[in-house]
Amino acid sequence: MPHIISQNHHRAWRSFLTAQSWTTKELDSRLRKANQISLDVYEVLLTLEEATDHRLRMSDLAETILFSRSGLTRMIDRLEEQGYVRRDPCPDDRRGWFAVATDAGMKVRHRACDIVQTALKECWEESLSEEEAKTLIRLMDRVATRSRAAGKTK
Amino acid sequence: MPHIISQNHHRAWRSFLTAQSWTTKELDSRLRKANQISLDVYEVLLTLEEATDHRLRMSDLAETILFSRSGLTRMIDRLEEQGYVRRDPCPDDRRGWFAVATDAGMKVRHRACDIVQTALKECWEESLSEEEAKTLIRLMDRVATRSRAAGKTK
DNA sequence: TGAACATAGTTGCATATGGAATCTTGTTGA
DNA sequence: TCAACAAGATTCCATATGCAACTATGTTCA
Repeated sequence: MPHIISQNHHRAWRSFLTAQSWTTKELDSRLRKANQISLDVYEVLLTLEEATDHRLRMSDLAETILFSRSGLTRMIDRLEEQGYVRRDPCPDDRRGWFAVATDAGMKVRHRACDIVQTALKECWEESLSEEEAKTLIRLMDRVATRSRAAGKTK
Repeated sequence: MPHIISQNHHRAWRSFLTAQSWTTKELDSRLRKANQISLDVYEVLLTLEEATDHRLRMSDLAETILFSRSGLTRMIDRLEEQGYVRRDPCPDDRRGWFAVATDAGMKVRHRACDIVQTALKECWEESLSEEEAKTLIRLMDRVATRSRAAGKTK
């Protein structure tokens, strides 16, 4: 194996990927069982909830959760049918739409939040001290920023 | 938002997820462009390559890379067609099969490795010191172990 | 031994995905 | 102003996914 990057960095990446896969799988499976919503839906609803007026333009939302735009269109279709999200036209730009989290959407997200937190408690909190969690936030934010930049400049 | 877990742990999880999404997306997109193989295929080939005799039972491989068994069956079908993997029957158990990385498979994986490492260099190495990478390995391995355990006991 | 149960892997089915093409609206520049 | 180009969202299409049902083999225990 050539060594363009350090062994530690490569191993860090792989450990990271493994941790991510297991936690995500566990979270998603619990969510689906208990709440009928997937982790993706949870992310969508959480992202909308945190945005101003609980709304985001379709493309901004797609960008944030890293979904293809066609994928997002259909996911919002489904969420709209279930009543968790609605579409509002954008007043400034007649091409654009806002995806808006409804009260029902936020309610189902809140219920899901318990499941997510319980799972995270088992997988994460019991693995990491407060200090380590803070360290992780710092490192991950740096990596995320760099990765996003790497994608943009290409 | 209720606080079953600490804010730091929750934020750590979300930062982590973002970092993972961006890096993975970037890696996968570069791989596909340059090499015609996806990150999933890369993982399969790397996992086989690291195993004894470059081979693993189908279910063990599925377990390791967290694929459904049906998904793996079809992925191995495709890789077999491309000549990157072959299936060997298991001598001890006539139900079982080994997925075996072929020379062609390992060659294509090695070519892909350059791409992966270059991307990781940009996204990771320039974000993290050696010490931080080592810390990350420690933390992630702990999280992975706990998550796996959490899934098993259910 | 052999009937009941468990396990390895595959296949059928319904669903979800991304990329390219499309439609509509916005912006730019001669 | 209007022709060319860009951008937001959706739809079409080919492909990939997981779950449940299935086939074939292995294991257990009365």
